[in-house]
Amino acid sequence: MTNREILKILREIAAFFEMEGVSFKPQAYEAAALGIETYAREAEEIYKTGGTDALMEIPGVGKGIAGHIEELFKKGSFKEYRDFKRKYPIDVLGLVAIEGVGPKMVKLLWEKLRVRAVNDLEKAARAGKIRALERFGEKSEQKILKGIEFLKQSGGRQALGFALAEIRSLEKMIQLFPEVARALVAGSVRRRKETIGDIDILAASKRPARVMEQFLKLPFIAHVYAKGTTKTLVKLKNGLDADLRVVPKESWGAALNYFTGSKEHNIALREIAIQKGWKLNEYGLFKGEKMIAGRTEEEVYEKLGLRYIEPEMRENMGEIKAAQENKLPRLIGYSDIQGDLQMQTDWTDGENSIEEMARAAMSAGLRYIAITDHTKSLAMTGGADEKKLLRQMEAIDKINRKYKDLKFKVLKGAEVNIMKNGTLDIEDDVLKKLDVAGAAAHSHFTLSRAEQTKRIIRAMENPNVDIIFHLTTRVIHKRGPIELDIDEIIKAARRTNTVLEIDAYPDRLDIKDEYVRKCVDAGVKMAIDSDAHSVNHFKYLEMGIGQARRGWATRGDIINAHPLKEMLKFLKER
DNA sequence: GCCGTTTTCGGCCCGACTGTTTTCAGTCG
Repeated sequence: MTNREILKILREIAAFFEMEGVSFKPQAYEAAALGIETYAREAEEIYKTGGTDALMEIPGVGKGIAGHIEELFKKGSFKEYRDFKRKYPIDVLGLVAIEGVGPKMVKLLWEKLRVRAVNDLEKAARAGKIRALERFGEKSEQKILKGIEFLKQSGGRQALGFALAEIRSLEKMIQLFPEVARALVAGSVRRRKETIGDIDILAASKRPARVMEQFLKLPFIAHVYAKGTTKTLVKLKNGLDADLRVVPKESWGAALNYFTGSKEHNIALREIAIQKGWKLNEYGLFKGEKMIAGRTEEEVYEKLGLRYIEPEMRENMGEIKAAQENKLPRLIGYSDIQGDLQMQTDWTDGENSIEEMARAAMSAGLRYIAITDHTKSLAMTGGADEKKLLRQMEAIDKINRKYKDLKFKVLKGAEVNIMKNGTLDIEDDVLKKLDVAGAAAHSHFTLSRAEQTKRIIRAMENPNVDIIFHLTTRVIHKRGPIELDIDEIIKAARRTNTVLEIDAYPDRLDIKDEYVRKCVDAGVKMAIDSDAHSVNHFKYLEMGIGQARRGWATRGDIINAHPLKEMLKFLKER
């Protein structure tokens, strides 16, 4: 049984306990589910070697839940879960995924209307049966239908990189409101998560009611869920929900901290406050009635005895301890990238010529790029064979001669295809001539974990391969990652000095933050590339930098955050 | 049910808004 299946069952149990009004157990099961979700290894694997003791190493998993998981491995189920399922034969997770529907409502819907799943609920709502229930009305019924509609059309989340430009223009508009002293988008956008479910906007103002009025007049707004004097929740025309909160200027820092999250990070901060006998909320840090910090985020962290923690690190994944011990890394900066090592041109499936890409990269502030068109086994892209690659090298030489006074360099590269058995589709004597040889898998996504791991490691062992592009091949909202033993991959990368790419394209972001952190810890170098297929895609490098920062990477960890000479020297000597 | 520089019991984050309520439970972030 996979981690994914286990955490789904744990989440179900949490919801069942909540339906029954049991205290604390819901949070305990939720915490265990989160622990498994973020655990790097498969629980079944560690159970095989270390039993329930090993399972209890997972954060949030104690004796009780470890026992349940053991039964899941042995029998596929356990008693409490079976009892709940018998009592409530319903799709509780599907139902609570609807905006505004929680466990208590699910219980009522089941008991009164025999609602088992989302389509039952939709039918009941359309038939006007919801409004007849006690404590429900016509509005609740409409709200449920809208929630179902949204869930259907968007799956609830969007890739941040695709929405970021729009979010920034919304932020700018609010900043320009005359009554607004400061405004910033907080939440998962500020933490640069891969995908976002909503936009949390924070504004400081003396006249919150006026700000809300102005906000509701903005052209982006499709629907208003809730409006108050300090908090308004709307749906934007782009399908995202936006939440605007207005606070007094004195509370700006505390509020920004609170609304940036993550929830887990905030809880940990509040616990530190409690230990000191204080209270932390979105209005400030309080000692009794007296506010002792909150004007700036820096002030809040300082008062709590912490160094300032960058938003991308706020996940309660060790950053608080590091901040206490003054051991936070100095993260790579958003303007540190000097070159881009993966892009495609009209030689294969890109939209623009080599020269157009070079010019666009220059305007994006880059000093060098590598042209990495696909290779021959990707026939549908017009992938290059050895001859075509050699021709492209000549074309690149020509462009470099043309631009030699501009201190900008186009490197010769390729996105060489990794075959099923881990060999490459380009001969070694041609690979040797490239400045940057990236290798990537584009097929055979369903190989077993062992085969897939062996395949990628074999590609890394080719001394001509510099970088593995988009290691896990996942596409957000489209397909999951290939099965890999990531620890073995990182070991092999370390041994062969192979660079692992952080592909910055918004629905790839591959490798993910958790793996970035493993690379940082193991001393494996990475490259942040746009994977641009058009001159408009260089802007996505920012998403890759965000991903690197979420994985605690410093400038030293990223080879293309260095000048060309240094970067090439690294590739040559590796 | 989990957890521990207030350790093996007694805690477990905190506040805003909605709807349908004459005082608050439920949901969300």
